[in-house]
Amino acid sequence: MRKYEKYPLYIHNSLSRSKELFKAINPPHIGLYVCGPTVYSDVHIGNCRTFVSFDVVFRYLSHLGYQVRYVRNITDVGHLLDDGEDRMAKRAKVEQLEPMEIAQKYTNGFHKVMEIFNTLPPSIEPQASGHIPEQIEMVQAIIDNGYGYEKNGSVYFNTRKFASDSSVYGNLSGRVLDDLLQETRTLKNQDEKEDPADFAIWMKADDRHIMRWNSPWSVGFPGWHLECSAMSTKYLGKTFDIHGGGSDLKFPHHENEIAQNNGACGCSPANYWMHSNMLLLNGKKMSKSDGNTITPHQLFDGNSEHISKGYDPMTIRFFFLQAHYSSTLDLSDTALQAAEKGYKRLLNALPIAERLKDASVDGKTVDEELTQKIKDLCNQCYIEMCNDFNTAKTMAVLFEISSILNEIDQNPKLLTGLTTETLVELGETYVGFVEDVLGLKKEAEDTSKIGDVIEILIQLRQEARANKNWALSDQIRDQLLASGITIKDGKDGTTFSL
RNA sequence: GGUCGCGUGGCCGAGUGGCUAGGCAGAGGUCUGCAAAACCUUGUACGGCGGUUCGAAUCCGCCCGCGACCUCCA
Repeated sequence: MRKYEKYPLYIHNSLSRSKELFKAINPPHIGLYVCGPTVYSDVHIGNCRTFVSFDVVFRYLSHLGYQVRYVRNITDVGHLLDDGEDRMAKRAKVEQLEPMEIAQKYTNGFHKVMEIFNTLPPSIEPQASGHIPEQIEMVQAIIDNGYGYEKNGSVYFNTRKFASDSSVYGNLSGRVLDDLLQETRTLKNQDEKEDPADFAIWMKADDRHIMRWNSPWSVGFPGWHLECSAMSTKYLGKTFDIHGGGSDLKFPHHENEIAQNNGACGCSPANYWMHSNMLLLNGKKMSKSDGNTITPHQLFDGNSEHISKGYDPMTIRFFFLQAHYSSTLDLSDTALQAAEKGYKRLLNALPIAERLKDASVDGKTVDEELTQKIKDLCNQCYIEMCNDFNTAKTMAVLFEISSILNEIDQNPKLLTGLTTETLVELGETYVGFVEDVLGLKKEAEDTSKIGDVIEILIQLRQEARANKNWALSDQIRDQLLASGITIKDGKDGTTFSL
């Protein structure tokens, strides 16, 4: 029996604005599509939160026994600025590089940061520019179905017709078409549209536009929302299980994505839509223009006015997961400091759990109460994660489990009251949720020679202590501390941390 | 202006119509030559005013405050 049969999963579906029992279309397979970044500059820490959130979704679905095809795209074409200039092209001009060099450069940087945050790579990571034929086909299908029209070489989606035919438009974002018309901004080629709510699915390239492809309508490029529609269809089918993305993409991006899929094939792309919420900095939206922003690397090395020191990437991951993905989260120095200690605490119990995984005891008299408590807590981890991926609550349960682990560690007598099975479950659940589901991992141990040197110093200090030479022992400890090396005297000897 | 969401103890942050969230900080303790670290124990709460209810921080209304989206955004 797979775990997902034992633990029903509930997901807050943005489409219905309520929590729904999750039913996979074709279990054990699941199609998961998440809108990836537009690679025109360094990845934003807010993006990182979103991708960490969906990384946990991917990890947990897999943990439950589903076979997940996780598609996360790279948008490298079609995403325009207000003035109609392509984001990639503009950056290429600034950096004096080919647009594809820009895409590659920032894709590489994105991957590096994702790896630092210990997110698993998606199953497929398609690039928009690599799927121009698919997008052209989709435009054609939309035209054939009467939901697209060509004007001067550009093709627009007929939003009003779609809205009146299907009553699908606006369901996700709660928009009413007529309200949209009121506040429509002045955009490029607005006069070509039959209706202000229409949006471009293919755009004719003007002379200075260097990213261009041949199409039946013009030499041009696809509209921004189209790549997700085309690529999700290609790799996950016309209708798949879960579509995710940041809440700021709900409108217009996701709404239009749904419209395009319906327009092309008559069905909506995903059964469940998940939206992760925004990361704030000191209570406010991050914004480059007013300086209220911080990059991942600044967070790591502490090089920012907003923080007092650098933070371990896993501390930041822990910090993200302490909140629910659907809530806004306020990043601040004090919050990170708290997370740092909490994260350490969670990890300190990990070696104990590791040992229990291979434990073998023969409990003469079973401690029913403790056994039940352990079973309940282990079970609770699944219940909380199945409740719309509530990582915050899951971590609270893990902290409770860590207390038991510490208790066992300090009082090995407790082991005699537990069966091997219980201990293994305890160890496997803790390690499984901390490492596999939440994706928290210990930073690589420093195995360099410095470790050996410190061990020698610790030995010398031990000798000094044995001779009650406190002056020398304290000198070793204090000077090591001054270099950032902490000496910890424990019951079973002395350890250190860098 | 329109739409949606939020307001929880010193801080961060879950959550539910009645039952301990959790983490950090604070307090007390264990350990220790002293310390640090680690671990254990522990207090404080639900923006304001009304209403529904046996009972609401949780549901409803109003008010105050904050935020997001409204064709750039994860």
